[in-house]
Amino acid sequence: MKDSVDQHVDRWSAYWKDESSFDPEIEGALVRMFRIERIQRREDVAAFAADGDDFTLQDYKTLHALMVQPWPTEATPAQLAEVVKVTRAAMTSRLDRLAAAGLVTRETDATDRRRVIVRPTAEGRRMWERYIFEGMARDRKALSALSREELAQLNGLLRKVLSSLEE
Amino acid sequence: MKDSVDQHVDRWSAYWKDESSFDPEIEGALVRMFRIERIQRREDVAAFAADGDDFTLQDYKTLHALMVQPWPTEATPAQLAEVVKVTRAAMTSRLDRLAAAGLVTRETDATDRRRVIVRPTAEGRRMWERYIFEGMARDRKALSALSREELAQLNGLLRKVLSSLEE
DNA sequence: CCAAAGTAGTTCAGTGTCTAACTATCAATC
DNA sequence: GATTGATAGTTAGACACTGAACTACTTTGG
Repeated sequence: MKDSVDQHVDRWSAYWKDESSFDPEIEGALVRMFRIERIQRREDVAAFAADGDDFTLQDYKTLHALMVQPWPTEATPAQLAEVVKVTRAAMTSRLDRLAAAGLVTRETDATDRRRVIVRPTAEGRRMWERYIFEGMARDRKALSALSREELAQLNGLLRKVLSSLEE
Repeated sequence: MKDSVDQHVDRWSAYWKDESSFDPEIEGALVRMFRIERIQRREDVAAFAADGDDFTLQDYKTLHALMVQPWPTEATPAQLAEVVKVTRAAMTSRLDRLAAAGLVTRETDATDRRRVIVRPTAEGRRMWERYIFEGMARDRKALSALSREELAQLNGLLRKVLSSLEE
């Protein structure tokens, strides 16, 4: 079995045949992860764009970061920014839209009036639930080529890589 | 051995304990790939930002797409856009900068005057060579936690996933 | 208890991308 | 051989992000 990265790597292996720095397995693994991610992301974006509402993947991810919070489901903008890895400035504008759409509320903390507490509205919770199952279905489909055993193996390898990077 | 995704997945497994749609191995694998990619990309961006020149990761990727072309090293904007997966509009502005920096030339094709042929200058080639080895070193470091055998295994699994997605 | 330093959130200017419109050129058909 | 329709590249307007400045508030230390 071959994929598009095999061609890419073959060409480069020939090009760098006298160059020990180039490692086909390294290049291959990283490029494959990159392409899998990109395909997946495009499908996610498309799934949100398809529905006529103005609800985007970013909106979903922001809302998701909020729903992820332990009980009671609430967080400050800074915490949400940290979770989704954007700047606080970006989070401000994301929350503007979510609040305008009536999906979250912003309330200044009584004990520390610099802080803002963000909470999902009932409609926000509904919106999140509406999309999370579709997302899980897309994820399952993306990896459907692997058996249970292969999936476990893949996770083992990726865990090894990620934990070394996270030190 | 544990990584940050294990915590994430454990929490969600508990949350969705009665929900068969959630699969920890699926979620784990995709989130891990995503995080590895993100860490890697940040390091790449940082590596280019560190050098005082105005040469960015995008500039590099555009130049790389050009250098990838078979002999004679040249391409149209549309071809480059296809390779790096951005719109032609985005490629226009990328090439504007590269041309302004003297790294590529733009020449209209004599036989079809709608077309533009992009070629690297001598300085463009130098610039590309200067950075490609550093990039390969970063890649190698990113996956240094894996043995040769594990690396081959990882590629096998990723190839399976990607080739199913590319059908 | 007041000045200085720190912190949370927002606003602002700059950058890069996208979609959609536009210009120029080529190809096809009657 | 003129019109109609495709194609290559660019330009224009909108949007989301970043880093840095700014505002409002709290904490710390003399």
